[in-house]
Amino acid sequence: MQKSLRSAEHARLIELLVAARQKAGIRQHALAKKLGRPQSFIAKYEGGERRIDIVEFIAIAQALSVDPVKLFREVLSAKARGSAAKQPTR
Amino acid sequence: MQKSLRSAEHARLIELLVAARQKAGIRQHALAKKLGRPQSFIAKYEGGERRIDIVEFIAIAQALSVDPVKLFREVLSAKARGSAAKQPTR
DNA sequence: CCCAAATTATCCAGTTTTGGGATAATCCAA
DNA sequence: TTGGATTATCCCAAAACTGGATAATTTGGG
Repeated sequence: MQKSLRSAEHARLIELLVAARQKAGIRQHALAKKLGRPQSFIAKYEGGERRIDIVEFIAIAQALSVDPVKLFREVLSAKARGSAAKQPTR
Repeated sequence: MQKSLRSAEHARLIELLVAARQKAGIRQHALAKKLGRPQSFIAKYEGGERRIDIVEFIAIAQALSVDPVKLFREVLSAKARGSAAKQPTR
């Protein structure tokens, strides 16, 4: 099997998710609870040890009270550009 | 371990991806080639035997010449409503 | 209808990833 | 320091992935 985890793009996605959680001022434990998962679940994906599929991504965004589409757009632009996080659409 | 594959939402996501490929008139083999993967890769996820993460979702959408954000929106609305695919925003 | 090419689904077996409770680190304010 | 809060790791069986090979299904002539 080839490892697909921990690609540069995946790393950027993680950055965005962590940033989103922090901006929302929510702890891993609290987010985990909202998602009906153990805290280690959050620690795992934020630590890049676990991938996140579409359905989970949506659930996470909503649990963070963030618009999934907006967050998705950020992932996209992060992918398009070399790296860097959100950019004020300028 | 508990099975996490094959949820109702995941099934809807798949429907959308299959529909997108067919609308694009592309075969599994061709799509696979664009993604640098074997045909079985496509067959697997279209058959619901494999999950798709964010990065892959974007790559697939682009390989199908579909706007990732648009496709993502469809997934979202499909999730919001009971099921059904795209709805003309009416 | 028949056949063959095209397309998609399944098999297999070896590898990688995941789940989640427990526990170990870290952080941080008092 | 101290200890509660927060996050990272461990463990390891179960589950998911891989991709080439092969089987099954579909499609379009003739």
